[in-house]
Amino acid sequence: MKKDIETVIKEMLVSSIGQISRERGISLEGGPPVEVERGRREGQGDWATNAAMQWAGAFGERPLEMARRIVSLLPENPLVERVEVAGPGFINFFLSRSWMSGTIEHILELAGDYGRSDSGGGRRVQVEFVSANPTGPLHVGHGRGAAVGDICARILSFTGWDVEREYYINDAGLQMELLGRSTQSRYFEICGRPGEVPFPEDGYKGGYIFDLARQLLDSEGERYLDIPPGESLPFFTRYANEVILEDIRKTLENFGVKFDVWFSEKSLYDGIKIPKMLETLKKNGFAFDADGATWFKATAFSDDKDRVLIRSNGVPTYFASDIAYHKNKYDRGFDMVIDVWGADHHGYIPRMKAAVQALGRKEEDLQILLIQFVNLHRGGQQVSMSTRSGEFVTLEEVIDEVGVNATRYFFAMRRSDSHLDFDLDLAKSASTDNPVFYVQYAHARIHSIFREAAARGVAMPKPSEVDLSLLVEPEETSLVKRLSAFPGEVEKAAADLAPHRIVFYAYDLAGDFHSFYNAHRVLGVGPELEGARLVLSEATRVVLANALSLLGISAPEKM
RNA sequence: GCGCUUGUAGCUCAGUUGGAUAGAGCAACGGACUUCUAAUCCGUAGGUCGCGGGUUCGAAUCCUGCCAAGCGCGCCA
Repeated sequence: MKKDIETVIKEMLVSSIGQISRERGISLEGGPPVEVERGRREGQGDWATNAAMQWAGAFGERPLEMARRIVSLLPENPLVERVEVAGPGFINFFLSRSWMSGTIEHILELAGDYGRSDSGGGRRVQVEFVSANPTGPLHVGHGRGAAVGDICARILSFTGWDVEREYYINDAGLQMELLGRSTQSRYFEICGRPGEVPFPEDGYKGGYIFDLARQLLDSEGERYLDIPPGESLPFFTRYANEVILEDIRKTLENFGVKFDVWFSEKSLYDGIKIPKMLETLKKNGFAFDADGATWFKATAFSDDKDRVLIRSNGVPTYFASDIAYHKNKYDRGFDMVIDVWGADHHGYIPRMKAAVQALGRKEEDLQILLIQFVNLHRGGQQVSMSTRSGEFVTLEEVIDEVGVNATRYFFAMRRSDSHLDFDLDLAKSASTDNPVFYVQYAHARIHSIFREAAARGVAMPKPSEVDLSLLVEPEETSLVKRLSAFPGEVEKAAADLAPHRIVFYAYDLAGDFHSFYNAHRVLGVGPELEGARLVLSEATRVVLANALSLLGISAPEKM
């Protein structure tokens, strides 16, 4: 297909409206743009436009008259079967069989690249996500961020962006020390000398700290008992940090998420990055000294308070290192930076956006995606979790229980900024109700048809060898229309950073195929129709596989 | 107190750069397997789009005031 149908219809409209404007001597300058959208329901066409209503005013016409006039001047096009005026002045376009055939051929020609675009234009984008403190295993909330971040990265890459995935390791500061002291305390406890190193008040109480201490005891023996705790603390901190981070890395890889860069917060405190950042802010006029501290003039932008960068005791705040981190991101040449955060950090957005602007970037160069909380359900009951007490369900446990595919699907199935109820029983059930299986099953069913065809000695025909105009049943046309919508859905998902759109699309497409499958047979309906339906099935399989691949979910041939 | 987010069918949610009769799934009810996987399909029923005003030819969508839920308002990270 040379030009997508949306463009074709727009050009027809522009041609028609242009002719009217020449007749009337009215300029088109500054008028509303001509937009077309997919018909929403049966009888309202495959595509529709409200252009007549938009333009009626400029031409001093009533919308309905305007619509009729536009239609009468539309150029002929073989892809468009007929055009109707409806409602208050909508113009509905009904597409022809030759458009349907062209769509199927186009899909099979592009195969794995169908839906791919170059709208990103090769611009560089960084997606930073998960970035959990290496103080314990990932829990389900991190899992949702991991799934959403990774799928966004896949979608952006598919739409022509040059994507890098990054994990920011918060390995500096108080939390790490707390982790070290917690581990150290448990070590002494296990060695039969409890209380010698008191457990810190806000320490990490999870059982995994005991595991760490036990591993240490196995590999190092009791020799740290004889070293003053203050001296051995850095060892405990480093050990716990490394082991936990490695555990996180493995979990994520197991989940299908691979990072290009693991960025250490510690590396920001090299004595130069923060001063350089301050220099930049001062040069731009957004940093000042007051009350013995150094401040960021966040109120110059849309934040409601100025923020401290360097405390009066000379220690930089977390915010200062975060600005230095973001400056570093832009210095690395990214055109756009996406931060995936837990929704509880939303109050931090104004100051971060302000900082980015103070560094001389545009506000939209930083996109922040908020991930709302996840509620786990089992047996109709909510699973209670509390990070503080160490009672939480880890991502690893969920993956073990329901599998990678269902876990990714469930995490991505809702808009990321809305609360998510994750039903563990449903996610692992191999039943009607489980949407993951529903989608995968459609893919497997198609393969099943192909297996049966092969057994009967029927080969998959080339699209050019079959008469696709035989596909006239309503279930067939619905299916083709859905297939044709895929590239547009991908674009929208990329523009809105909205993975759930792909989930919904895949589900709807699977539904269209199941309906088709139940209403009609593919094999044994005569060689001509059989060939056409095999080709349609293959096109469906391709698009299902592409959608699932964007979600990082497998497309099984058999279930 | 201020701010951010959310509020759509009994439940879980789509749909919001303003468009035509507001859509799915689950749950409920009634149907469809001697034929390519019934992990499926078809049908019925289910709604003051939180409430009230406003803008518009047209509002779930935009503005405004309330109500409710969650979260955030440190020289913490």
